[in-house]
Amino acid sequence: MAKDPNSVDLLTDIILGIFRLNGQLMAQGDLLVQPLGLTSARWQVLGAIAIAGSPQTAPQIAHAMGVTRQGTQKQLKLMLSEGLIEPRPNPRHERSPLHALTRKGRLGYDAAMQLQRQWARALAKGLTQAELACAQDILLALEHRLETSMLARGRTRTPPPAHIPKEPSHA
Amino acid sequence: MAKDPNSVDLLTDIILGIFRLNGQLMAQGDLLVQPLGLTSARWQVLGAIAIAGSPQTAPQIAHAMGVTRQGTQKQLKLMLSEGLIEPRPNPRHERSPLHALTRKGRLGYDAAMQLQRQWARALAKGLTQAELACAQDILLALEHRLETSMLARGRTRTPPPAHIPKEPSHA
DNA sequence: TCATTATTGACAACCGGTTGTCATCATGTA
DNA sequence: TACATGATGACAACCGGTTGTCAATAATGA
Repeated sequence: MAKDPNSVDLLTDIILGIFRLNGQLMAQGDLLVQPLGLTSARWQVLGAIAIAGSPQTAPQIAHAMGVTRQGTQKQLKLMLSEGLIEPRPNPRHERSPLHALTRKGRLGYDAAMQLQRQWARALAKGLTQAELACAQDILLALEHRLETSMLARGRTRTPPPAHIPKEPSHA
Repeated sequence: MAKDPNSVDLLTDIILGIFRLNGQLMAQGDLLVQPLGLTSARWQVLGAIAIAGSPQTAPQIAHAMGVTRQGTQKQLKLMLSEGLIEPRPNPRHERSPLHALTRKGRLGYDAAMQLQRQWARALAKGLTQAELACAQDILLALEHRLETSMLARGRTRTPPPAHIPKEPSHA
């Protein structure tokens, strides 16, 4: 056997690198949108609604974010009290409102994306597309293997809300 | 201007991929060591001590893990009560003991590393060293740029404990 | 139609991390 | 030597996420 033994150590290093990078990226993300009165978590919720293109239920947002329904509900409750989103009556479920962006939420999200773009531009400077593409290939490969792998059996964050998606679901 | 505009989008995708991967890896890590009565966090603490090669103070472990002193202290307290580590008197600081692995802690860590190795072996199967090396290059480059970049100004998790490192600090 | 099952929101508890405060130990210096 | 300053541990509060439970609403099927 002995499929190049070094790959394993390399992969381990990559995984540790991903952990460190995740921490740094989260921290910088929070710093980035802090002047806007946002956090990474709230920014992500705004993004889920904005990208969907129409008001969304909590489970829909949770699924889009890849987190649990309850985690999203916590954020939604806070964001409601901050005026970033507002509930709209849901004709399909009277206890589960559709959450829409308020003007404040929309403006915040747009501003955040603006900042993110220029931040990413600076970060990408000097890296070639080929290099980036190569890295992304590996990341996607890892992601795919992790999903379809022994350990992950049956674990999904929040399953897709089945009936609901009659939505265009693009920007 | 216009340094290949696509790099930015690529990089954004990579960042989102890192977020997703981080989540999946943490989850699988927890599952992996769960049969050993460990969690990812505790495993990481054990690793910090094991790799250092000698008992360490809380701030030293925190620095090695890239987290705050207090976060580490929480884990240490729990791990102490679980018999994974034990405090040893510190000749250089009577209120800040050196934390050593107990037999249980050492065995747990070794078993975890064993599992991790075979898990990583399966995950790496079929990926070439060249591909992995390329991915790692990019990750390291990103990490470096993030550290030495405008946003991160002055933010370190826990600074290196200055005086203390007379340690070999290798396995 | 009616009974059963699946979604959903609210709530509480927990985990692992952060920040902040405070008292104590260590260090350096006037 | 004495004092200011820094490092450290304990503690509490918070953040963002998880799990689990419960009641109420939808969806499904006999």
